[in-house]
Amino acid sequence: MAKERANDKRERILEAALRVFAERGFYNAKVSEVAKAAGVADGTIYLYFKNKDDLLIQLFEDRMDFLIQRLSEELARSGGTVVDRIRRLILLHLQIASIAPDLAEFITVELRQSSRFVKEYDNPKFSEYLRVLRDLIEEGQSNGSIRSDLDARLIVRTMFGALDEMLLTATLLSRGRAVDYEAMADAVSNMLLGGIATPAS
Amino acid sequence: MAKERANDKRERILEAALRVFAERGFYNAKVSEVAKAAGVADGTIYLYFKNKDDLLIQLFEDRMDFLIQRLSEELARSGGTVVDRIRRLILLHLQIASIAPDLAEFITVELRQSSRFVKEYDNPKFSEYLRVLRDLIEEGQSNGSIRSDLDARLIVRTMFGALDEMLLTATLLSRGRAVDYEAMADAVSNMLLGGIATPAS
DNA sequence: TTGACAACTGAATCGGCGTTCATTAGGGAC
DNA sequence: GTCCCTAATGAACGCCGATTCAGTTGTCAA
Repeated sequence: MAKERANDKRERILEAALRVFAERGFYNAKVSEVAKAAGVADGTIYLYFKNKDDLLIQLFEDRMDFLIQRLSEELARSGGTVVDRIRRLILLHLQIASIAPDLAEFITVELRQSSRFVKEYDNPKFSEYLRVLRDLIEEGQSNGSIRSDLDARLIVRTMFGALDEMLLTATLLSRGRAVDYEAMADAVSNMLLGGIATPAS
Repeated sequence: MAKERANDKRERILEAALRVFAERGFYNAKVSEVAKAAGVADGTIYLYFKNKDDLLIQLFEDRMDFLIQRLSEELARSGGTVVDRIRRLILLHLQIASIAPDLAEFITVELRQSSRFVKEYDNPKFSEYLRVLRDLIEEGQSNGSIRSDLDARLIVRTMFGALDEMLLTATLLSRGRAVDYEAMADAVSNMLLGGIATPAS
């Protein structure tokens, strides 16, 4: 039971941290706030995490694992052409705002910071997430459905930037009104796949 | 002279703050570090800025003004078609990494944070920067050179996200090696204008 | 020369918060 | 019932850094 309860508590702390960090930002959040939100004593947090930075990193890795898992599974499940799967990936990314708003906020706002200023941490999970997209792009370049005159890494970076910004926008929008993620994903997909210029006549 | 010296000092503090914030991040930077970098006493900073947050905001607005100015002027100067000007805008954005690396780092990393957590600040300068791009897109949609089946705001957001991410990448790259901004801008432009899918046969 | 004023200084203050650790609670073994 | 061990507690500690302000410097006017 010790083990079970322990995992329970660790997860409760992570959940609380996500809520608090999303709400107030990592640097403005107090450890005591996370403790209160998790329903544990301040000191308890230090039984599961080395310090506040460590809490941030473990939270990040844990949640990224979840997202990577979800993305891989859904893409594998859905199948279809490379383009179909790219469209699906875009939808799945934007839907983070819907299935886990706090996570969306956390990722879009804290990601750059955390990878830059929490020392000795070069963010392997983030690379892993990008890798899923990269594999897709390269597959498309191999079979001719994706342009080969563009470097795959450049495509991935550019697309990720676009998706991340749209996720941020979606997160902010979803505070007020219902968002049609399918429509938004379709629009973004059409734009990234087809470009913004009108086809040369 | 009071006025002249004052502006001098204010600008020196802003320059120092930019360097220090870019290097260590806003929350990890100490006011005393900014003071030392500017060659003034700690207290002097409070003669020009209400507090540390205010320093961040004023720095942001000041530098954004510079970027908006630069962008508008260069676009007006260069002329050409809408597509030409979009290509130029993309190059100009990426070149921030070259002409002002600290500024590039500051903007790419701190922008989201600052707009979110420094309360009572909804970031009008950022909107102004986006507006330059938006005007261009709408002009293109009017004259038929840009697709009209996509919402201009969506295009702008998506493009900004892509550019911002590429600017971040360029900034990190430029630490080590020389970067060919023209080539990078061409690639990003080709991708955004033409899309990543191969033209339907 | 002196007085007044503004600009500037930087050591001292003071509040906040991350972290610790002496203490308590719980629960299994015997 | 008693012992023991682990998990948990939360008040107290100590540090750090933003901000203040009493004092200094420099400048101009009279």
